[in-house]
Amino acid sequence: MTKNDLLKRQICKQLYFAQQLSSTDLSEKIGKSLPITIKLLNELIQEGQVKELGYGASTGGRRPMLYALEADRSYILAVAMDQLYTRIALMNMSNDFVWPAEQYTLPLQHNDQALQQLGDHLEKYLEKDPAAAARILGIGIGMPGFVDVKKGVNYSFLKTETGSINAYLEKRLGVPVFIDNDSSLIALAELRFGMAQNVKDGMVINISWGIGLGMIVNGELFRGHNGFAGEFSHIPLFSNNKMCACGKTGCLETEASLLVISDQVKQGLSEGKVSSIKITQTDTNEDICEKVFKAAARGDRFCIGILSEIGYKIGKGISILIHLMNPEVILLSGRGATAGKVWLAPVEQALNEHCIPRLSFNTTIKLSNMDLDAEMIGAAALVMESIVYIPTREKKTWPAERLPLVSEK
Amino acid sequence: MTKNDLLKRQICKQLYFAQQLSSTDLSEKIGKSLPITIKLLNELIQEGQVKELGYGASTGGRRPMLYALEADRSYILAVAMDQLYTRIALMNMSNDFVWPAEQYTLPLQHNDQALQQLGDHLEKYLEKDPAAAARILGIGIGMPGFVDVKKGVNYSFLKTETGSINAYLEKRLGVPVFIDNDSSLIALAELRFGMAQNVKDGMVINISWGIGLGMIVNGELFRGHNGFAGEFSHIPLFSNNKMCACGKTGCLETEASLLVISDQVKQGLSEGKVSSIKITQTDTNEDICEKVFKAAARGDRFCIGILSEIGYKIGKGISILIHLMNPEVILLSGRGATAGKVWLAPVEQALNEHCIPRLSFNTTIKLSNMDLDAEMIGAAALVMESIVYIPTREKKTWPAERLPLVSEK
DNA sequence: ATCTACTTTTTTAAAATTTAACGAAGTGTT
DNA sequence: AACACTTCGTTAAATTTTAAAAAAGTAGAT
Repeated sequence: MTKNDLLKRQICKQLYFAQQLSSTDLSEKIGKSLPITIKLLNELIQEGQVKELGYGASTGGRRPMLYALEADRSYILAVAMDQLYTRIALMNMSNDFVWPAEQYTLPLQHNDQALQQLGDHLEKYLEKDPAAAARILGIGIGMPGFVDVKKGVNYSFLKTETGSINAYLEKRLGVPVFIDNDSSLIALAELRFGMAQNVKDGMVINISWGIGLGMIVNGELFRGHNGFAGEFSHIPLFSNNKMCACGKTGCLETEASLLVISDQVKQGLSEGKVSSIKITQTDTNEDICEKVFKAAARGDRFCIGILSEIGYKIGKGISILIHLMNPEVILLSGRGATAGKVWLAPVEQALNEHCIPRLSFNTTIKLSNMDLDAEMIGAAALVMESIVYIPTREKKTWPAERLPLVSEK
Repeated sequence: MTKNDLLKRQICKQLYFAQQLSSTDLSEKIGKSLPITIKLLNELIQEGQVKELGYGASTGGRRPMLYALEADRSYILAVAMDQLYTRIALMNMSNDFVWPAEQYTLPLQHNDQALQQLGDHLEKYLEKDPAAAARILGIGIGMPGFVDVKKGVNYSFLKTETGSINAYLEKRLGVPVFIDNDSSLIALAELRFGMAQNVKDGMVINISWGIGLGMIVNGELFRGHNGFAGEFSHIPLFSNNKMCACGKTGCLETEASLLVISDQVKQGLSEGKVSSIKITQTDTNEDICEKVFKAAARGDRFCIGILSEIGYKIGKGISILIHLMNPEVILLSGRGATAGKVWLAPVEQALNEHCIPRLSFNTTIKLSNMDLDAEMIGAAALVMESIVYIPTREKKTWPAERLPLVSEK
């Protein structure tokens, strides 16, 4: 791969994240001069990867020509896994779903076949349309657990005999593969396309079956020395003697998570607490949480009470984050954020009690407006972020033929 | 200031931090080609700022010429403040003390005159030798409290009527001034010259009258959105109802700090606990801690017990840091670190109990080998780190004439 | 309404920088 | 001691950047 090809990938990356840019903007973003940038842009247009979008609004002078990616020249396969389900979607350069997302049951716990099954699902998903599959630049996968991004290993799930998850899937599918922790990808989605855009120091809380954390430091995702940074769920915050899945007691997770909500609802209703919601034996934890969120939005006291208590405890954890990181934004995101504004008051209340005012004063708590697709958008973004760095790779037999993002020589 | 002058400052900065470098090393560090680097080096030698050091050892080929700064061409004024005392020292480019450090009594609390008094001391210190003073590149000051580095304001102490601490002192002394939090500067000293050299992700704990924290992220000091990051002392870690100076309860500081050690010693001895140490009415907290450290090193059970208990609590706080930041190194530094290895066992014990093993396994706890000068070395490093970015400034009348680091046009 | 002064974008030509090739200086193995 | 291989430093060719100028607009004043 020549130096110019690398720069072209940089341009494509920038256009992907910004949707549209002028030549001046691009020149600044890739750190090259305008003559070079324009030369490369013209080559990319010749190759059919980039298109001119027409003239943009003037900012007090000559109007700039805007450039954008050809949305359907290249695709990304985005995968979002949780402990039970795996969702797969094919996305284009405009973050649209080319095919609708499909959900498969794929339990990760105590499952030696998980990685193989994931490979099966991916192959089957792509077999539908080899022509489209051939345009895939890479596969991005978000998953729970301790993920070492560099090594391509997950120490909690999807264990591999030898080598990395990436290597296994790349061999089967012939396309570059990138994996990361689910909370990190949600943070990445928020950083690039959501409410954390242009944030330099921010914390994205993933309210889910645990309380995940994706950290934004200096405008980039922060992963720590081994990629394990942001293990928010298991900080020793309470003296409650409640046993956590991790083997310790007092973890934030034992007192705050969607699982705890579900448990408390069952407990409360069985004790005869008054509420507008009803749950049946067949309701999953997912169903119960859905009901609680809706009821809370309607004003159901019982549900609001439960969410408030959980929110306060999350807020206590956040106060630690604020003391240590002094972030400009705390963004509540993930499955639980769909409950909406109910979280804000109890979290702020906890900050008032546990934060030095000067610190909490400089941090704003926000609520994500992304839905459950955040993780998949993050997975796609991971591919586009990472793909710039990968070296030329030997050609694989499957899929039939892959269209390179830039001409490889 | 021309572009070349900026590059020359970069070269000087690199030489300051590395002591000596070959032209190839320098070329890589400043990101410029060898021909340019060598041209600039020759200019710097002409100007008398840099000297050739002779040929270095071969690494399998031709031996490289090594370059170093002329140690006494330029000086830095380093200042380390705590709540009671302020130490000042003039340092050269080899981190040697040109004049011995001097200590002044300068209480910060409830002292409206503090900033003015600091200015008086600095002026008096420099009046001794105007010729040397004229060589000062900048003044670096470490101080406790909430320091906003960018604005040059300390929200806890040294309040200014209008404008910044920097502006006030620069006006009086005619030299660029840089301020930062004391714990940040200790971390900077460890990062550039101490045991955190080349560390990408590390936490430097400043065991002092509170428990400070300087964070190293991506190989640079991390300050957060407003410069307040690392407020370790006041995270809500205990449910102890002990009132903290910050107004809240349960802060780490209420259970662990040198002040707590001093209190516990007094309490224990008055209760008749057996120990080899004796304290008198005139002993300051500083004196008591000194005695405790020495006694613990001798094997005094009482003192070891106190330090162990405090160490365990600091360790509990560190376990939170490890969960969130996944650092490669935790470095115990600051005044309290002089107690030595006594800290290690209780800290490790706390990690065993409060950390997920995979996380603590990847982090090593180290003990600083820097003495109390760390903060001043950090203050000097701050000046050298920052001075590259400052624009040309109008000439000041005092001191007589300042030799610029590179020729300003 | 139109002229003038000031912006910003894009192109072109001059200046500066980088790259690459080569000679110099050393190491280590046969 | 010769040969292969390494790194360092210099010179000349190739590329990139910078700066100047042209092109295309905006906005305010007459």
